[in-house]
This record gives sequence, C-alpha cells and structure tokens, in this order.
Amino acid sequence: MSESAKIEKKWQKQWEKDRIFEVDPDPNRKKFFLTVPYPYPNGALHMGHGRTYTVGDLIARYKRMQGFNVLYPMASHITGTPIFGMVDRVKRGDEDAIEQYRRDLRVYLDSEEEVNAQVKKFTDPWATVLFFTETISADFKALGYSIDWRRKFTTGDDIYNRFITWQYQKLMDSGYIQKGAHPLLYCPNCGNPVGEDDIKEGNTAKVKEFTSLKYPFEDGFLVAATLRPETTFGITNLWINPTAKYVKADVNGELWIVSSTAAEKLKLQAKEVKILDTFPGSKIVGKSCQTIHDGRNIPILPADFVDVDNATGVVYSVPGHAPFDYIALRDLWEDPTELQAYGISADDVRGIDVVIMIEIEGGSEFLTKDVVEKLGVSSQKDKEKLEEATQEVYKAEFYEGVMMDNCGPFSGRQVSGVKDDIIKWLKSENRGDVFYEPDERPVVCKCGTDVQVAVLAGQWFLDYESPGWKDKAWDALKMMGIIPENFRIMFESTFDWLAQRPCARRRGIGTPLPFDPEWIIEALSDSTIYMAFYTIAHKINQNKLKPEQLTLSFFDYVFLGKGKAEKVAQETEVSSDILNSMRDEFLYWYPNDQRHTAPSHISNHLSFAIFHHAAIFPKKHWIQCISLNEHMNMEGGKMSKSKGNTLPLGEMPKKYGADVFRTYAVSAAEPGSIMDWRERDVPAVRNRIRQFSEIMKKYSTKTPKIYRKKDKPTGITRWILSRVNSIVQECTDYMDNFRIRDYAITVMSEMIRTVNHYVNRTEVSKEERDGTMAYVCDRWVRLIAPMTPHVSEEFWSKMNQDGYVSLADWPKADKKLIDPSAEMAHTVVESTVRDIREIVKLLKDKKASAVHIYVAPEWMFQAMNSIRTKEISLIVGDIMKHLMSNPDFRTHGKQVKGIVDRIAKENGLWDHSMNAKEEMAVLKDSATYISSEIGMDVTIHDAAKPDYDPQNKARFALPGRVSLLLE
RNA sequence: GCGGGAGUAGCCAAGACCGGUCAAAGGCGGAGGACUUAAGAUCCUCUCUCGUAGGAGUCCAGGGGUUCAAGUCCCCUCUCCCGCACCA
Repeated sequence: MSESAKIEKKWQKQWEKDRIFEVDPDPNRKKFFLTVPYPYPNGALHMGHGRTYTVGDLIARYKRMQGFNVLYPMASHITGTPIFGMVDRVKRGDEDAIEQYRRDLRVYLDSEEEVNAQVKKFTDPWATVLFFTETISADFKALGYSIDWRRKFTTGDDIYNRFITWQYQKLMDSGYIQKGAHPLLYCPNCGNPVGEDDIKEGNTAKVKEFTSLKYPFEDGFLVAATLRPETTFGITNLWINPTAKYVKADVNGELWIVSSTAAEKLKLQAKEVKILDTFPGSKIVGKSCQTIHDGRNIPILPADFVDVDNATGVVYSVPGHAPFDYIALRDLWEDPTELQAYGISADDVRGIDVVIMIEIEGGSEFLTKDVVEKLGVSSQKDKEKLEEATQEVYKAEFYEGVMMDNCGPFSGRQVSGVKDDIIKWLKSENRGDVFYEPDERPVVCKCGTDVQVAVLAGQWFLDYESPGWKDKAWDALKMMGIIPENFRIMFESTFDWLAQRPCARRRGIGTPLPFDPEWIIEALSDSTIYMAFYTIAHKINQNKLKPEQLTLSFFDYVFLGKGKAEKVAQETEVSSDILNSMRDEFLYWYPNDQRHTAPSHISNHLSFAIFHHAAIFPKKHWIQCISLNEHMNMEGGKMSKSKGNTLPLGEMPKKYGADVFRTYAVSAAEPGSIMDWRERDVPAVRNRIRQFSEIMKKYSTKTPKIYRKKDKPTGITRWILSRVNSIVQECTDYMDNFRIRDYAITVMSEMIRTVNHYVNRTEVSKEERDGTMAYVCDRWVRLIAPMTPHVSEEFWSKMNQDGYVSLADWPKADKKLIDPSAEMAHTVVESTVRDIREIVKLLKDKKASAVHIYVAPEWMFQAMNSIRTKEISLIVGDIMKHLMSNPDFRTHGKQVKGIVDRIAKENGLWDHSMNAKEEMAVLKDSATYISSEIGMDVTIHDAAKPDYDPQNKARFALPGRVSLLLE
C-alpha cells in the first residue's frame, strides 16, 4: 500500500472512530442540510457517479469549516424492477450480465471463488441489495465523504414504506392522485407495460396520438385515423386496400369497419370489441360513405399505399393537401381500368373535384400539386419522395396556413391553433375518437413480440395539473436558488409540460398504494420528499420502532406538527418524548438547504421533488437551493458499462488515491459542462498534490510569525502575505458562488506558483521565510482541506493542531495584510524581468552582461495619478488639455504628448508604483533577484538624472514601464 | 417537431451575464534550461506569425451589423450535443 493510501485509510478510520460526521441538532449553531440523491445499488457505481458525490462532499466540508452544523446523509434507492431484472438475468444464466457482475465483484473480493460464490447469491434480490449497499458505502468512505451513516436506509425498508404510505395518503387527500386510463407501450405477449429496459429494438419509441374520424357508412362507421384532423374539410373519397383483411366489429356498441390488425389494437386500447365479420377490402371498394361536415356522399376507392398495420387501415383522402392522396387519385385518373372491377366508371373518378381548404397568404393555389411536381414524384410507389413532399406541405400549411371559408365554424383560423378545437368538435358530434400507435416502427419486446400501445383502465397517476398544485410549485421554484442559474429555464419548461404521470406499476420493489395495494408506487414517485426521512431514520432504528407504529398520525405529528403528542403516543405506543425529539430534529434540519445532482434529473426527479414538497409541506420547509453538475465522460466518449469504458468507483481510491480523484473531479471542468476523465491528465493532479505536500513538509512545522509593516519585512514577504490573504478572499468568494473549479485552480496551481516564487527569493532571511511560510501553511491547509481532506488532515496533525482540520475554522482574509502597493511592486518587477528576457531573445547571439534600468521621473507618476483620480474620459484631447493645464506638466510638453499617445494606444492606464521613489526602492530591493533571474549585473538609475546613459534610453521610461539598456 | 446547450490556439478548457486591463487563465502535449553519474521526478523559461530593443500583424465555427473599441452585444448561416415522460 502506498504512503498516501495509508494516510487516507488512517484518517478515514479516525473520522469514523470519533464519529465526527455524525451530527445531532445543536440549537446554538446554524445548520446546513445538504443532500445528493441516493444511489441505486443494482451494481457497483462507476467513476462517473463520483463527480456528483465529490462535489457534494466538497460543499459539505466547506460549510462545516465555516461553522455550520452540516448534515450530509445517504441511503439507497431500490424501488422498481432493476434489481429484479438483474436477479432474473443471473437466474437465467445470462453470461453477459454475469460477467459484468464478476468484474464489479473483483474490485471488492480477493479470489475468484469468492466472486463466484457471491454471484450465486445474486439470485436473491435482498442479498443483492445488501451487498451493493455495503460496497457503495465502502466506496464513499474510501473517497473520504463526510456522511452521517447512522441515518441510512433503503427504499425497500418497512419503515420507509410506512413513510411513503403517509405521503401518498396526503397526496390523495389533496386530490392530486387520480385514477384513469393512460396510453403506454405494452407487450401483448408478456401482458405488461414495457420500459426502455424491456425493449429489444426501437427503445426510443414514444406513444403517438392519432385522431380517428368516424365516417357514416351503412349501419355504422368507416373509421379513419389521422394526425391532421383539420383536413377533413378537404375530403373527396376514402381509400381502402382491396387485398387486405378488414373487419366489421361492435366497438363500444357501435359498428366500426377497420382493418383486422387495428381491431386487435383497439382491444388493447380500452375498447369493447366484438368482431362480427371479416372480409377483404375489395368488398367495400366502390361503395360510398358520408362526409362528416356536410353529409355528402363520397366514393370508397382502392389504394395500394394503404398500410393496414398502421393505424386503422382506413384512410380518408384529401388530395388538395396530402401528396399521397393526390398521387393516388392522379394514378386512377390516368389509368382507371382497375376500377371497372368495382363498378366504378372512369367518369366517376375524373369527376372528383380536388378541394382546397387551407390557403397560405401569397402562396401557391395548389401547393401539394406544386411540391409533388417539383420533387418529380412518379407514382404512389415512390414512397420516399412522397414522405418528403408530405413534410414540406405539412410544415408550410401548419405554420403559415389559414382555414378557408369552406371550413364551417373554423373558417379564417390559423391551422397551427385549430387542431384541438377540431378534435373537440368531432367528439361533440360523436364523430371523433383517439387511436394510439408507437411513433416509430419496429418496436420489439425482449420476448420478440411487437410492442403495441395499450390503454390500461384503472391506472393511477399523479395529476400535476390538479388545481393549485402547479401554482404552488411555481412559487417554490421562484424562491429557490438554482445554480448554475442557466439551468432554471429547464425547470421552467418542465413545469410547463408536466401533466399526468402514472405513479404505480404492477411489479417491482416498493410501497403498495395505500388505497389500491395491487399497485406498487414506482421509483421516481417514491423519492420526492425522502430528505425529510433522513432527519428521523436513525431515531426510528435507535428506538426500535416497529413499522406498524409509524401511522399516519405519527408522521402527521413529526413532519407537520398536527395533533397532540400525548394522543399520538397513545395511538402509536411511541412515547411522547421520542415523538417530540423527532419533531424537534425535523424542525432543526428542515428545510433541505441544498440538493446537489446532475441536470439529467431536472425533467423528472428534481421537478417532482419540488412539486411534492409544495404539496405536502408548508412553505418554510421547501427545498432552498438546487445545484447541478454535468456528467463525466471517459477519454472523450460517453461512459457506459456496456462499452466497458468505465472503472468502478471503488477502484478510484486504490488506483489514483482519494485526494487525487477528488481534486480531478472538482477541477477538470466547470460544474455546468461535461467533464472528461483523461488518464494522462491524472499525473498532473497527483504532482500538484505532491508539491503541496513537499512544501508543507518543509515549512508547516515551523513557528508561524506574521511580519507586519512595523517588522520591516522584505518587499517579497509583504507581497506573499498580501497574495495569500487575497487568495483566501478569492477562494471564499468562489466557494460561496459555486465556482468550485476556480476555487480548485486557485488553491492548487495559483498557491503553488505563489509559494514557489517566494521560497526561491534569496533576499529573504531564513528566519523571516520560515515564519512567514509557517503562517502561509496554516492558511493553505485549511483552504485546501475540503478538496484534499486526507493529506490535509495528515499535515494538520503534524502541525500539532488540535482536533481535525475537517472541523477547523475556514480562514478569514486578514485585510490589514492585503497590500496593493506590494502586489503592484511585484508586477513591476516581473514585467521588467519579462522585458529584459524579450530583449535578450532578440539580441540572439550577442551576449549582454549588464542591464541598466531607468525609472521614470516623479512628475510622470504625478501625471498618471492625476488622470486616474480625475477619472476623465480616455479621449486624447481631453487628457492633453487636463495635463497641459498644470504648469508642472506643461514644462515637459513633448513628453506629455508621448504619455498621452501611449494611453490612447493602450486604451487606458496601466499599473505602476505610487511614485518614483517607491518604484526605485522596489527595483533596488529586487535587484539581486532580477540579477539572478537573468544572469546580468543590474544597475538602477533615475531617468531624471541618470549617471550613465550612453544611448540616451532614459527618456523612454514611463511609470511602471522602466526603460532598459543592455550591454 | 418542442425545449435546452455548445463550437476559443496541436488537444482539453476558462473568458461571454457586466465590450476596453485579451495573443486570450489553467492543464495536457512540445522545446530549451537548472538539478542529476544517468534515467525519472521536480523547478524555471518558451510554445500564433514576423521582428538584431521591449514592437508590429493576424486570430476566438462562417458571414453581416452596432461601437471610438467586439472572443464578449445584435442578426443570419453552418456543424455538433442533450432532454421530451411512466424509464431508473
């Protein structure tokens, strides 16, 4: 085991032994309650998960050092089918799945025998949950997360089920839960709704809603389905595939003619279907039916393009607006011979008038015809071009079209807004219905059966559109902090479209619906307010409360303060002391001050959490803030177990070290953007931690001394004291604003550079350097501790500090030590060195051995300062006028012009010392340093009266921009 | 389709809200130097082009515009990524 691994283990054990992250309410301290969503233990977590939890821990540790009583808890989410799915695969002997688990297991188990023995246990769901729950918490501990583990639970625990039971009873009481029919993808063979995991092919398929139109025919209806019901005003005929199988069926008491496959689908879509007769399409071709809007008789014509497996297999024809229909009709006009078999004369067909019922202002009169001709569609078999034409016509007519005056009550309306009203009208006339299809084909279940859309009656759903609910949720969102703020708009659009959502399934782990126990509350619906459960979970366990004691009035009292403790105690046999301590603990920790996770949860989990909090808790207990960080990629590609381009999270501390992983996870990208894990960048992170360690090793145990002005320290000591305190301030600001990457870069790279520069300056005495550096180390170890807690803890203990750095005070910037003139001086010296180097480079092989530095005359400093304090606009004339009005400057007229030109060119003023004397002192102070940097003798001159200036360089000197002569 | 986002030097990635201090932080990669018997590690310097004096030129997907001034603001175009529900 490496040295750093030993250190990490050592401190993790110490923390656990001293229970420093186990927190209880302390009325004397401000609290901070941070949550990150609990993981799903259906396998080992991978490194990508580590980013979010690490950021969470960084925040927890920062807040803790700031003096907050911080609660950062964790649990396990096991609701739903994934665990079952996994158990099934192992039982079935699915080699791919088993191999994947073996890979996970090898991280935790030493021998192949143990691995295989454990895989066998995965046939038991609870053994599986238990195993991965343990490994995940071991992973989290190995990464140094400051979690209060006493409060852990799983969502399959009895006590959790009681909590969710209470939640759903509350939602029911508020009228937010309803029962109804809802379309979903369904496998007729398995008899179950299918989720993404159950689909073999086409797993992005969604439910698409068609409007079915019932055209009166004989004693019933020919039922056509469409996505554009508004076009029924342009109907000229119906299309039937003459060779396909159709049925006449009793559908909910009406006689419908649809294709045979459509009849089967209708059965799944909550219709009572009795098939009365089966016949080929040819049987009805040639007959006529009536239109809906004006009751005209229109013919039923044959068409090959009609696909009876799509929708109802009956198509109504709108040649004016649908390229398919237009072409099919045109084909018949050109060759009507086929029609004779159905007793339709050529004249009948040629007599069909195309109806135009949508117009586009300034557009073509017969857009469909134009588009078809433009694309050169040859016949109805030319499917690709017809699709293209359909898209083009639809797009144009939908966005720009207006219903013409042959559209009854809808005349004059925009096409884009009329669809819903047309559907309403059709339904009110009993001529409209809905028909569902998947929006893509094929969609195949893992069992090999075609997936259909089913409308299951008795489905329970959360109605996010229930009166009042959304308003409350909006209120909650408005008062909530969202960081980064640009994610707020994603919440807003989610809130807009959130409507009814089924909340229970027939299978899986979870809590039965209290009012219909056949149904299990599904995973995203039982994880919305559980942050509240953390506040009491450990007390339920410590006091050995039984699930049946956790009644509705128990939770009502603890979470809502309803009822009297004595009465609830009587009912539940939980003593009122215990009840009150739970109530107090809940009141202490709640609300959840910050919830941190990935943006992919915005459209579901996070929005649900906001809604459910708004539904159940009073305003003061709503979530205060949501922070987000994006996912992690691996070497430029998306991480996924199946791709094999991922490492188990448990591997990270072993392979790289916890502090290294944490630093990478915080610093490699902004929270809002995707992070790329690049193996070859890891050594750089490790090196920086090592550099930090080296410096700490050397100086942290010295006796700190702060050299204040009265101690007359060297300029560079004043500089580092100023820099370090500025950095303390910057880091605090960064952390407060969730700019964690800037924090990481500043506290690592910037600090290392600063400190290295300081310790390399030879003009500082050993005593002064040691004392200063010991002070710097004390600031630094605290600043860096939230990110690299283990190595920080190690040095903290070596510094003979009390307790843990994890619990130490976050440093405050010592404003008295922040010294702009010291930092300015440093800038002047550094830019001087840079200038000399540049000249040296240009001199090429000509060697210089001495440099003369000329500091600008005092009046120039005064001139610069007078412009600065005047805050006049940077227009040449104005500055000129301002300076020339002062006789002290006017005597240097020509050089004043030079300064002003330079200001104009630079678009402003630049940094320099306060006056010539100071700039001179600074450079003299740093002369040995400059000399050692460039390997030349250094002489400093006053440009006003240079004692040596053979090339007349002195006149070019400006404040902060010394003039140089190299010899 | 609806909604969100991105395009910055060899690569990764800040800067954009709030225009000037931006040839553009930081890292990787590359070059040179210090240290070292050597390798490695570490530290320092350089890394758009031109330039024998600290300067100049060109640049932030492409095109146009606003402005004294644009990576940053506005418009258009191109390319890429993500979410859209019953799935955790």
